[in-house]
Amino acid sequence: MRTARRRPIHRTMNDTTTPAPDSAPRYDFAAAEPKWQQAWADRACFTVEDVPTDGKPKYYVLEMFPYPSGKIHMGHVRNYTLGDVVARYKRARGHSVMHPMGWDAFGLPAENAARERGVHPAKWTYDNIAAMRTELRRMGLSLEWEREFATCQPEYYQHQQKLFLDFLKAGLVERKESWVNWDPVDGTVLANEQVIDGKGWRSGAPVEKKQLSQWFLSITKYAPDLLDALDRMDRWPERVRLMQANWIGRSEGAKLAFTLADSNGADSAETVEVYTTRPDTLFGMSFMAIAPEHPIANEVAARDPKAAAFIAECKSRGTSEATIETGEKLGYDTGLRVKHPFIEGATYPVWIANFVLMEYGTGAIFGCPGHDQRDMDFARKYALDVTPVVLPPNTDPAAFVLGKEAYTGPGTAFNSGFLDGLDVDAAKRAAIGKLESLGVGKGLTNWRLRDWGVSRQRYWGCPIPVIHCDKCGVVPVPDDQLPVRLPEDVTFDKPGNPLDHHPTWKHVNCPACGAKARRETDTFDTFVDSSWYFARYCSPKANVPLVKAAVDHWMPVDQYIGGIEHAILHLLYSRFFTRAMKDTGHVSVDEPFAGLFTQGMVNHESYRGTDNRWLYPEEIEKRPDGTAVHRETGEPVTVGRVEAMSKSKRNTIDPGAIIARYGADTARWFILSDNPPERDMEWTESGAAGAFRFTQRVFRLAEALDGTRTETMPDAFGPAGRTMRRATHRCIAAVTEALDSFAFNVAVARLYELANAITEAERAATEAGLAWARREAVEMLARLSSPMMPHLSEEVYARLFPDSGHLVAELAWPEADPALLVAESVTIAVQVMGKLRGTIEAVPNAPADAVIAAAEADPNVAKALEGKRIVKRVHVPNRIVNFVVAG
RNA sequence: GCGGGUGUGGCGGAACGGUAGACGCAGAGGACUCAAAAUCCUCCGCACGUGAGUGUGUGUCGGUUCGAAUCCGACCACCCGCACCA
Repeated sequence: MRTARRRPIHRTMNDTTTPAPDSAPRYDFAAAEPKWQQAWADRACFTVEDVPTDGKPKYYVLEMFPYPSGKIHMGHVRNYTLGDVVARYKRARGHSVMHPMGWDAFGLPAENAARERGVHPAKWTYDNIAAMRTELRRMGLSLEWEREFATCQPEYYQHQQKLFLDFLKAGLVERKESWVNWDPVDGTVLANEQVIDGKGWRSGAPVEKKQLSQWFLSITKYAPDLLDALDRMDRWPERVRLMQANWIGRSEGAKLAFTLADSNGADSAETVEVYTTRPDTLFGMSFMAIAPEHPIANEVAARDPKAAAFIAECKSRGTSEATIETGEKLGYDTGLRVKHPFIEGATYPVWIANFVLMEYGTGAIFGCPGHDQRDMDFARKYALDVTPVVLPPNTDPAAFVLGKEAYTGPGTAFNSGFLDGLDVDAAKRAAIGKLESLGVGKGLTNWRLRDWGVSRQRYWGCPIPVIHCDKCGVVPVPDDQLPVRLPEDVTFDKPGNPLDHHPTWKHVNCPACGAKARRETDTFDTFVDSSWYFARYCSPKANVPLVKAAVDHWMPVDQYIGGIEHAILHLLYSRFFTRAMKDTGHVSVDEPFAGLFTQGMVNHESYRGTDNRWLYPEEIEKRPDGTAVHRETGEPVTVGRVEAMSKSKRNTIDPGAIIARYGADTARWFILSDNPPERDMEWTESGAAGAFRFTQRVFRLAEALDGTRTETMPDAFGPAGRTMRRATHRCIAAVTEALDSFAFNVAVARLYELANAITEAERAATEAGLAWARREAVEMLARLSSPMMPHLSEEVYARLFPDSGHLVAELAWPEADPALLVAESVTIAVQVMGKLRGTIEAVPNAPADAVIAAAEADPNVAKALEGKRIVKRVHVPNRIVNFVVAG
């Protein structure tokens, strides 16, 4: 258990307050920022214990940990600034705040660097981490670096291997064959997003569909709970919950078996299973369609070359964009026929169809063109029967004809035997009942969610801790042999997985029988690494995956912050993993993230030169008329769209350069002030410069107090002092409210208002107590802005209270004096028929009679009322008077 | 196609059903300065008016209400997600 050691605050005021030359800024952020970062570290302001005993309510703030690409980008700055505001604010509000940081350090870019530049993935990764850690430290984030880890460290991934083995024991892991995207040149499986136009994103080779034995985590076992729990996650964005619900994809229907008729029309032994959500439309069936990968399709292909050719064509067209965009439906009649479950003697053709997916349902459907658009398209193309069986409300059955549009709305069954007259829902139930009594089918809830394939044929990932033995099959690596470490001496000179090529690594003896055996050479999908890191932070040094007392104290994460791009995979995998960890006794919670906030992107204008090449923002110069020229050549520059910062468009801003020029506080302040954090923001030079001006202005407001020091609060204040104090305390209340609701841009606006009010007070004539009121205002300006601009806040506070002995980071959040939140007088709007005709001043909560009388007396109001009869007088206390008139 | 979201000045945006445009950016004018920078002050939705003020205005059209950016209905535009899911 670590304890926080307290050391004195460094006081080096003279370093930063030496008058600079007139033209230079007087607040020297370059000196102040490292100084305060050191002070926070020295006094361990952000350190908490794994199992705290301080009795404070816990608050776990987490931003999605970064991939160590080597440099932070503005998206990181936004993400970590948002998290830091929450962390610092909650800390000040009396919470014990855990705010850790680490690295999502396994992944393909490290291997690419190894192939392209010959640098070892580990070196590349650790160098990048060192560089990014330095940059993050410069931001002044209230992070507890003591908890830092990288997922590529054996100290981390050994516990992941242990968790996997526990899952294996608990029956949450399966090894099964599955279809994968195979890159024949790189010799590896590709994720769907790595397949572009049917070709491998690196090799450019056409991707093949291949069946491979892979490890799967049984996320589908939790599908109902993962779906149901979404309803209770009221601190998650609605759209993320919707996206997950769609992804999980629950549907209700029936599974039923069709009997194949042999060539004589008699029953054969074979059946074909079908899943449908519309069992009520069975009487409208006109064909059956099966996926090209369906076993029956294979059987047909074995004896029918044309069928084989058709299937081959489907597979090659596969996911190609042309097929998806045109949506053209293609089919091949196998000559087989199936019998209808309800209609004696009726049989239907079996087609192989490109629009039927093997991955969904059973890979076979019954076609009802009347009430399914895809089936309709197919039927019209191949001239198959169309029989309507659902009659829309208030429609004459004789007049109801279907053209090219299927009818999918509500109605009553007709042409449907025993279902006739029932509405759609009742007909579904009746049809399912009948299928069940006939023993050919049953009601079934189907899920779109698939089990999670975690095998990757790559080096730079966590080894899957199993051994393949010819005699014993798959044998888990015993606990005492963990971790299964990655070998360091690997080469990347040939395609495929370096672990597989390694001369010795995979050759081991079977832990069960001692015979020669092989290590699993696949590594985990990196989404596994990020599916439990948030729990590991609770006890990052423990020699077991998770220390129960620590995770039970800190989990769930109270506020998780990151990009919307992880709305489905990372967040869903983490929700699953947490449930699996609970079922294997590692944690006590189901849900890892109680609150989720998804931030918007950081955008920037893009620029093109005369030769149409993209230009970096620092290569161009803006002119007053809004046009731009090349800084060196003077040639005109086309100002393009404002869009997501990307290297290819060169519209990136380097956070390091911004911090060097303006300081971290300026970067943080601008990023918070621009707009609400969930929306995309635009980084602008003028906005950043504006934020910088404000940091200087705050410092000047504090400087201007020099020589006005008074220790005790005066008994009475003059009018300017009272105005100042009310502004201060209104600001406390408003900023508090804004921070509570993630309205950081509003909090910033309220602080600008306070600064403006202080400037006004500076101009007021000297009066008793005004100096004290100004000091109070500047103090609050500093303290209220501390979550956003922590360094400047400390600097100003230290200037005001050189002997306080504590840091703003250690102070409790200010409280507004309720007495000062009540205005001395209120402005009441006066309307006539809802139109504003004037305003009157009144004491708060003045009696209605007096207010209405004063309103009527207002000259402009009187003019508007002239010659009219007042029908009604509406009075909303302290807000508005409205006269309703006639005539 | 299905689902979701968003429309407010030149721009980002603010606004418990109660004075629309807080605050910032950009712009205009002024003070200080030999000058510039920095800083400070004033103005800044649109139209008419010297002005007081009047009219108009939150995507469009309606509705509810004493009063609508806000609530309801229809439509338009844009953005995002998913997509042959049976």
